[in-house]
Amino acid sequence: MSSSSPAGKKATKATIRADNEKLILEAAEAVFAESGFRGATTSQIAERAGIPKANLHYYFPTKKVLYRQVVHNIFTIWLEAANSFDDCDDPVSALSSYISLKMDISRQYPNGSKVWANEILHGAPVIQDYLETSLRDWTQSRVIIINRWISEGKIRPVDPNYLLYMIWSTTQHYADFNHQIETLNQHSPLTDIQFETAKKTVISIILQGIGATPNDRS
Amino acid sequence: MSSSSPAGKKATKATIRADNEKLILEAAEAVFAESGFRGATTSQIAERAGIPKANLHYYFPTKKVLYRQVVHNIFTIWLEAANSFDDCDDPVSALSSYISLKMDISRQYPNGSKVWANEILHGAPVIQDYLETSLRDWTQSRVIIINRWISEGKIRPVDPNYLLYMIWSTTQHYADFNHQIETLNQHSPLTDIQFETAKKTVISIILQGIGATPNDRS
DNA sequence: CGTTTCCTTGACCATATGGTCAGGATGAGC
DNA sequence: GCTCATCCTGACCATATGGTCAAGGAAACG
Repeated sequence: MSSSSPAGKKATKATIRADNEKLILEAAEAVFAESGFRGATTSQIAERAGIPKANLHYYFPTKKVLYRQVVHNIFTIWLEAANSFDDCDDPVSALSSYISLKMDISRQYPNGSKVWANEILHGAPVIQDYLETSLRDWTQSRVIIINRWISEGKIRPVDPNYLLYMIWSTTQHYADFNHQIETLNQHSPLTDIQFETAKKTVISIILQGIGATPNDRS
Repeated sequence: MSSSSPAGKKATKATIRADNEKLILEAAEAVFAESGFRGATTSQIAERAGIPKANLHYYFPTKKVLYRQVVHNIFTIWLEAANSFDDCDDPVSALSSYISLKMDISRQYPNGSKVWANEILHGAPVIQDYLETSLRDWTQSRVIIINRWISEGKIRPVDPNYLLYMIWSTTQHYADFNHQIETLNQHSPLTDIQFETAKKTVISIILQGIGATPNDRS
């Protein structure tokens, strides 16, 4: 059955567990993204993972535990990417690479972003703690950076929070509202070229919008 | 019981129906926003509307019919507001008022925006036709307007689609991700002043971002 | 009033779903 | 190859939920 590892890896106890958990988590991410927490059924997830429902419950005792794990994985990816913010002390490079990376993540992990959006939409019943700790900490530290840029005259004065919200919403839109974008794009996904154009458009509007273009007033 | 009209209106057949449908629709909008289509239960909606479940099903035979009605109402509000786009042929005024109005709607009807977001997130199973007709038509006509502004040199060249997505996502973020914003704002809703600041920030970044500030390069 | 039409609702049903369990299969260790 | 720990799964259960129904009110109307 599908529990055997697909490639040439032999089925040892260790790999069995790792493989199956991965299978289930991937299926769960897709199904949760498509149907939300309550909309998703454990049978659906199991079927998509190619295992019986009872086996799913062997690895993840409850639907909620599985969901939390999915959200956790997403949040990890998301936070790691956010570190590109710090790689550079110049607002143009820092924001460009941050926005670019967030757009790429939206494209590569649309399900993750959707699960996150769904969770916030419904009041974050499962991940409130993440909002209050990791997200808040991250946000506060970046607000400080942005404020420094302002006091150094590198960008014009804008409230950092609303700038961040703008970046988050715009970039994640390409994952969360992917279906709407595709529909408006003749029912086909954005091509690589279109996506690059979108990325450039977003970056240029935001950078120029905060007065951070390379040809500054300096 | 609560079916009697709250004010002094007497309970005639006509008002009974109107009142109850309104009660149910309001409750449904809130519950659908909070839990999504599948997450919402008709009992929940009925309870919130203050009527027995069987009575709800007397007015709306199925959950799906009720949901479609809710989405339809939202879409109507949303499209009407979009007309502010045309009130003016100057990009600065047109975009300012459009963004401002969309922000206000996000604040006044957060549930509507959430239901919409939820629906798109899950692939628009119920409202695909809206996307393909009304939304597409509206978008295409505004793309033409924006392109005209570009050819007239009123704004710098940006792809109109991605500009529109940016406006939609940024403004609706204040409804859809309201919970996250509140959490990051010391668990309290944005004050009127904060909201005005957010609005101004968004408008100024976008307008300056597309080179449409009043003090143009003219 | 009488009756007709519309409204209200407690009780009920079929189905779907999250989760359990007992017993069988399979790799690990010797 | 024997034993043990882990893995697998069909069958099962309790509960929740969308939706129905029949019988009882209340307004419309003459």
